[in-house]
Amino acid sequence: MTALTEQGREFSTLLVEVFRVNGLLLAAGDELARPAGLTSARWQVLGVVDHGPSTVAQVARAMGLARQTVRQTATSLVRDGMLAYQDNPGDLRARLLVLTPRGRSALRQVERRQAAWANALAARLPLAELCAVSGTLRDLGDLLEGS
Amino acid sequence: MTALTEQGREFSTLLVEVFRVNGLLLAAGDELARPAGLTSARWQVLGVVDHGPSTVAQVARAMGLARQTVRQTATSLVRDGMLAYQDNPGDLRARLLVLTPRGRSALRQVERRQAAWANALAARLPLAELCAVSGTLRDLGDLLEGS
DNA sequence: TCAGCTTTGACAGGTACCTGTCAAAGCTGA
DNA sequence: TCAGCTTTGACAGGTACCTGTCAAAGCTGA
Repeated sequence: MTALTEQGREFSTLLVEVFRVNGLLLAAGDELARPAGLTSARWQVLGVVDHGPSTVAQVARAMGLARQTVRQTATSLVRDGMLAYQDNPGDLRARLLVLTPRGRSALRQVERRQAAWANALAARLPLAELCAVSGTLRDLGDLLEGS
Repeated sequence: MTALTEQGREFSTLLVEVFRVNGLLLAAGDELARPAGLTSARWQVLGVVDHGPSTVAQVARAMGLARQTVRQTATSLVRDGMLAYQDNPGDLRARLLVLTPRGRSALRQVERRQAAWANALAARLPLAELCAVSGTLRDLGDLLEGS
């Protein structure tokens, strides 16, 4: 029987907290996005396209998701009039996604709400702790990616 | 225009890291579970039932998931012979889930692999940092739950 | 006792992710 | 030039989560 070391036990505690906080953050994101008719996933896609017209594949790479996942979200955003397709002179296969006025306005609305929410929450945690946690999580992420 | 404060920006960095690490941990969990014919979700359910025969609703409460989500996973585990239903004398509606020998052996196999993996990873991060991160994430989780 | 609330499993249907396969477009090197 | 590899969108189908609705079982208080 392989048992957990003390470090291993503390690590397991950390796992549970990451899962919990992740779930709560996703719920908070959906909450912030809902009044604008968005979800976290839809909001993220609009955010990437806001940096400039992009193909589905480009957005997927920017977000670290599968091409097909973004395609699904983009299709629903086009259906709802928040994104539009535009011919891509550089590649006949891959049309460009562009924000419509409606998409841009929804995105701005969520961004305002998100900034106010982040500022309020962040003010209740010591800055030094925030930095320390980000750093350690980045190290952990790098370890996990390396393995 | 609501802008991000310095704290708000650092907090946003933290969000991104939590999402990244969460994704990597889920992938690692599926990896650990796959040789035993499990996924992260199936493994978690077996783990709860290992504490004693439970109804679907009890498992869902223990895991913090919707009843229907666990029902779906449990159905597939029963189909695969890892869990079995047993009549519940205490409540005619809700049969008890119990581990089959096959389910127990799959669970033990994943637990061994998981312990070795957690020990190895944890050994590469300072114990003090692990504790600090767990603590801050717990505070953040509590803040998010409170709002 | 028993009416009214709660809990439960079952069913239906939705979102956000994934992989695999295909044909067409684009690219690259001999 | 053009054969062969890569990239792309489209399609199909899978997993893990969710909510809403229903009927039956269980519980509780007057």
